[in-house]
Amino acid sequence: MFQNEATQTARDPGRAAAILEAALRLFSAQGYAATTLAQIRAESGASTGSIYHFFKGKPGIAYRLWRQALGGWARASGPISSEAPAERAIRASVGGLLAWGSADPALFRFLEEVRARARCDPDFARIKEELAQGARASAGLYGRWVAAGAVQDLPWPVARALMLGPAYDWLADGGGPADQARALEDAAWHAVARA
Amino acid sequence: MFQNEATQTARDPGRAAAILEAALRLFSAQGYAATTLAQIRAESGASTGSIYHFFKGKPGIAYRLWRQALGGWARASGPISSEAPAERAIRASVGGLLAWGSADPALFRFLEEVRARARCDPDFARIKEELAQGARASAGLYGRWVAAGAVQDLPWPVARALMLGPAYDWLADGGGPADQARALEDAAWHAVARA
DNA sequence: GTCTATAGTTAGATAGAC
DNA sequence: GTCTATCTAACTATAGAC
Repeated sequence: MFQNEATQTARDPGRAAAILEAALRLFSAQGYAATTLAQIRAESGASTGSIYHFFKGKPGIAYRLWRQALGGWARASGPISSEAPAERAIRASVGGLLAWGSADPALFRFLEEVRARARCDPDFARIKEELAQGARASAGLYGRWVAAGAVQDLPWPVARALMLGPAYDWLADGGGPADQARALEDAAWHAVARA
Repeated sequence: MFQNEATQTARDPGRAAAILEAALRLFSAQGYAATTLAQIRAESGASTGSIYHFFKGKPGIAYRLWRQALGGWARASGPISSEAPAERAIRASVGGLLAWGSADPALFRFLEEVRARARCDPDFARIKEELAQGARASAGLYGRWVAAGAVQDLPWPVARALMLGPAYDWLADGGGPADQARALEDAAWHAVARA
């Protein structure tokens, strides 16, 4: 307030968002490493200066998009209490991934790439940490379901692979109709459910 | 023959292979796009000239590594006749992937990246074609199993996701002990087997 | 077959005007 | 907050001696 309109020539409503959208289009089409700031500039209409004003370079853009992706998945999964029964939680999580990934394939593809490259790319150091934290939390939750006798006693890497592996693979391949997604959600539950 | 030793100062036994090995180490650690020829030069000890003598730049190296990967997987799966029973073929294929991927994690990680980026990266145009060909062949084979009543009547993308998705996910996460691999092979078969 | 040298581009990042 | 101009570094690929 008390600010002259002339001193604030153009405003951000759109600028930062446009940069994110342009970057996502490029990341999902060519991959993160192969995308240059020059391309983001051209695709978004923003200038170098604006990009560095809003983000800490390419890694900063990637981090924000990654948070967007996690948020989208979580929203599509709905609220999952940590005391929810195993079947409800697993179906919500896998179903949420399938629904969100189908609705926003570009962001899903970016999530996939980040997951693969976070292991080593220093640009993703912070993401790597948060990813490991999430994995520990999930493993703990699964362990409690095992103790409660709700699911098979599988090592977490195996359980995770059985539940999420097919969904990731199907989405990475381009997804498909909703009934296929439903079949994958069913399969995810039955793969770990107590026989 | 009839060739003076002096005219052939040093020989390839090692040169081309060293380049491939160095490139694979770097690709699997940093990703294809993030790896530069300068790094391959330093890691392999070869010079720019040698690299371009044996390969058509970075894409040429990638293609050769990709063929190596397919060969390794196929060898680990053993001979699979197209008339083999569904269970035998599926167990061999998935088990082969798990065994080979566990034994050569770097090459597996590279295979994963190629699969993800072949869709768009022009460097992988040839790989993309051959990948599509392989997918058509697999889908046809699965269709014959369906007709024979050996497996569930699932769309190929779903069947593929159920059989290979968990294996890919587990290997991408770093793999694990052999009994976990065996559990995944079992699950792959039961996920598509006729109930 | 292997090398060095270098051409020709393009990368990410900063400075400073407006 | 947005821009242009520019720096420095690094890239891929080729040329040509040995």
